[in-house]
Amino acid sequence: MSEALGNLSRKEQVIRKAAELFKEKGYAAASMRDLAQLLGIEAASLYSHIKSKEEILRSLCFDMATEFRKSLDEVEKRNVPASEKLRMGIIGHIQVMAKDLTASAVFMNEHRHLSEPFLRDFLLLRINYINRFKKILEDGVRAGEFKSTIDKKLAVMTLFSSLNWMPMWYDPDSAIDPSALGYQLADMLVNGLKKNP
Amino acid sequence: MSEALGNLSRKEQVIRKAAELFKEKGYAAASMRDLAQLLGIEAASLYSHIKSKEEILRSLCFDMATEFRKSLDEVEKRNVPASEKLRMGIIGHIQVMAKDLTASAVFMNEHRHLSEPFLRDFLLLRINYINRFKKILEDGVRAGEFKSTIDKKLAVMTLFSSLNWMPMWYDPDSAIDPSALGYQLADMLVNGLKKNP
DNA sequence: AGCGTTGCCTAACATTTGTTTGTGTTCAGG
DNA sequence: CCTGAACACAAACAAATGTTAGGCAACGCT
Repeated sequence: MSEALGNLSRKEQVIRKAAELFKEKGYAAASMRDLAQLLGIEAASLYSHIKSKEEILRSLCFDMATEFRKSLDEVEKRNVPASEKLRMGIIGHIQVMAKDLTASAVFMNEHRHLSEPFLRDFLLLRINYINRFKKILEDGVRAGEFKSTIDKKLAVMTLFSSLNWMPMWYDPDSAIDPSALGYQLADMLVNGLKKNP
Repeated sequence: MSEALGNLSRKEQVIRKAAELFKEKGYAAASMRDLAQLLGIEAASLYSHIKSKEEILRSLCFDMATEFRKSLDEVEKRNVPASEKLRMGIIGHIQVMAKDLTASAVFMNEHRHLSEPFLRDFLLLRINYINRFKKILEDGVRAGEFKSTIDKKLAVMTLFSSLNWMPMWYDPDSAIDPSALGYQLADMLVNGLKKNP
């Protein structure tokens, strides 16, 4: 079995194209025949490379989840104030997304089509990731860096909403590059739109 | 034809349940038989009330679009600073959503399944609405109320991301009520998370 | 009493869905 | 040259899809 690169090449090609299709039409509305046509082959031929339609979704979702976790791991190691940690977390999250905007879009919009027990596993990973951000926020409030007036759930959910929709509208060829985007987004959420007098 | 109320009653019932189903499973993955079962009838019976599956989606999407437009109409009439207009726009948007969280979720997640020419029409309404917010933002920058350092497209898209995901996580029975939610969300986006010294 | 409307049913339809089976071809490595 | 893997195909499958046709029962209205 020469899976090392042999599989990767063609299988990964299938998964990539699938990601594009899933992003565009949604998982449920995207048929295997659509996908096959995009690759210039017959639908049945897909099954030489993948076990099922859902396996594709699974690998897309869980691979992204791993990347997000790794990014946050790095941030948590640092010994910096909470507001700085938050900024770094946001920037990291954006960078992970920017590395694969298509997979990111699928990750956040189509994960609900995972079947059990994979859906449960996925949601656990997700809530864990969110809670780690929430903890940073709470640390920041305790340290007097953040307002205590804002509901913490609201704050963290707003944060993720802003982040997670980025793949839907961001154009990688646009004027603003991913790292600048991360910085500006972090600034906007931490400092707000208002001019500081 | 006594459409005035006769239709409304049962047809509206069908559409409401459909909205719940579409929100939960997504439009494409939700079958007419699922919907029928939820209503305790057979799938074929649905067609006494509606013309097609997509007609349901259409009425959900365009009814919400109308509500959003009306809300922003009111805000634009007011003669207040841009930052205040933005705050009012955000609060209005939240309130429209809070009035029907289910339809709101469908509106933003499932509109892509509209067929032409309805999709085109919908997207035009949407971009128009966004541009009106963008204009408020630009007025605010010109008036020196908002930072000029932040990319305007980024700002407005982040704004809508935060708003539009609300129906996905907001629990109407939670501690924070919709109007407080609107206020806090507006404050967070305009003033940021950081404590003002 | 008779009428039209409303609401639902059963039966059926053509299509599309994900997937399986079996077969053929191409090509690199021993 | 032979073997086996990688890749693709055509044909078929059962199941699920949105939708139509025709009919039956109950109700309010004149």
